Amino acid sequence: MSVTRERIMELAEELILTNGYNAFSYQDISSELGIKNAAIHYYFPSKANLGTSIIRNNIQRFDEMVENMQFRKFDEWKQLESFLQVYVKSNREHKICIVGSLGPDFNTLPEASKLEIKKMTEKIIDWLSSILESGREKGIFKYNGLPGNRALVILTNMVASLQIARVLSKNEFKQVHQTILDDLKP
Amino acid sequence: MSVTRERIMELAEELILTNGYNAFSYQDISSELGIKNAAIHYYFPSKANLGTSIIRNNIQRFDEMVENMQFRKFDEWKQLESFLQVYVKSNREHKICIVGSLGPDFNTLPEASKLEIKKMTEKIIDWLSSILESGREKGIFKYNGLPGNRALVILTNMVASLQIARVLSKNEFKQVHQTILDDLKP
DNA sequence: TTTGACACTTACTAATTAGTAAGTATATTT
DNA sequence: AAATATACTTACTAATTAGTAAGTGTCAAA
Repeated sequence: MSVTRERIMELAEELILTNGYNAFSYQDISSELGIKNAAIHYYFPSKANLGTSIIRNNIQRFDEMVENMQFRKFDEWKQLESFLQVYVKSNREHKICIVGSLGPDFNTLPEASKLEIKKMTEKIIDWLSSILESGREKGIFKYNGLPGNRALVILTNMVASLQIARVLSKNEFKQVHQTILDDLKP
Repeated sequence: MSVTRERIMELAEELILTNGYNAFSYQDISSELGIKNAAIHYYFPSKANLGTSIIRNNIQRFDEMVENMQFRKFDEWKQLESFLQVYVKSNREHKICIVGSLGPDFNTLPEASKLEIKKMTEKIIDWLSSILESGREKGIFKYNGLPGNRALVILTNMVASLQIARVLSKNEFKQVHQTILDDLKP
């Protein structure tokens, strides 16, 4: 794989997570990387293509994380903690998450990107629901209601606490993070 | 107050809540309202000015809502329900909320807008914390931990469930809404 | 009857946007 | 040695962006 291609994807993702899809341009990338905008078009013919590639990359990383946790035989509590660590890292880097960035811009996204961000969101909710379900059966988690509802509550906590932490720049993310864990303790 | 001015503000707000701050233009507004873009500049010299005015308007509406609920002597449960109804309405109209729209775009906003959206977010959290606190003291709510943390959890649930409902277009918002209420029942 | 404020339109500009077509240097294969 | 593929650059275009300066019609006050 080309180094330039990877640099473009990495920077474009960072720009999406800090400034949003509609606020970043090919010029932002080309000037930062010291290349011409046509070089970006060489690897990613259109902005739609670049955006969609970035989401697919995120899906792949999520899949790999889940696979790795199963391989290492993490229990449900450890799996949840590892999942939440992804958001902890985002918060540390003053980024929001990809769902929280592209979700608000959803109506303005190209169709292919819409499809992928939809897939990614469903995937996260399905996985989260499943560990919340089996974790409760084993007595690792305690909560009321359906696992799917609890998964939605936790995901929305993560997505929006990154956004609100950006606005208030205080400890909002950490407070929400801790509260999620406290609430689930048996 | 000028009708045209109000129409511009109303439409601009709708565009922010459906497409986002960086995806709407003066042209979108002028063509929809059958006026020229210079007419928008007549009322709002800059996009920064328009955006900031819209946030200030939202703050005012929030203040009026709180005032009205206190005047009508709503108990804490009723106050919370009324507050959540604002988001129920947004969801019905396929909009997200102003915090969830401008939060992700925060880094790209003009300074004055940043300040106002910060104020608005703080105001909501402070108010929510206060009714959660007094409501628990009276036995109306039941939850663990600090009122401020619970306020953050509930606000993040609302903000992001609107966003995720937009992406998945299923019942995510309603599920989260119901779970919030169930969790708080004594 | 004139003055002036109000609510715009006309006509424009400079900057930025994604995107393209054609060219070039370098390395690899035939 | 010639042909081909790779990884770009040069040079451009058409569309869109926020914003401005100067003009115009309407109405109310002086």
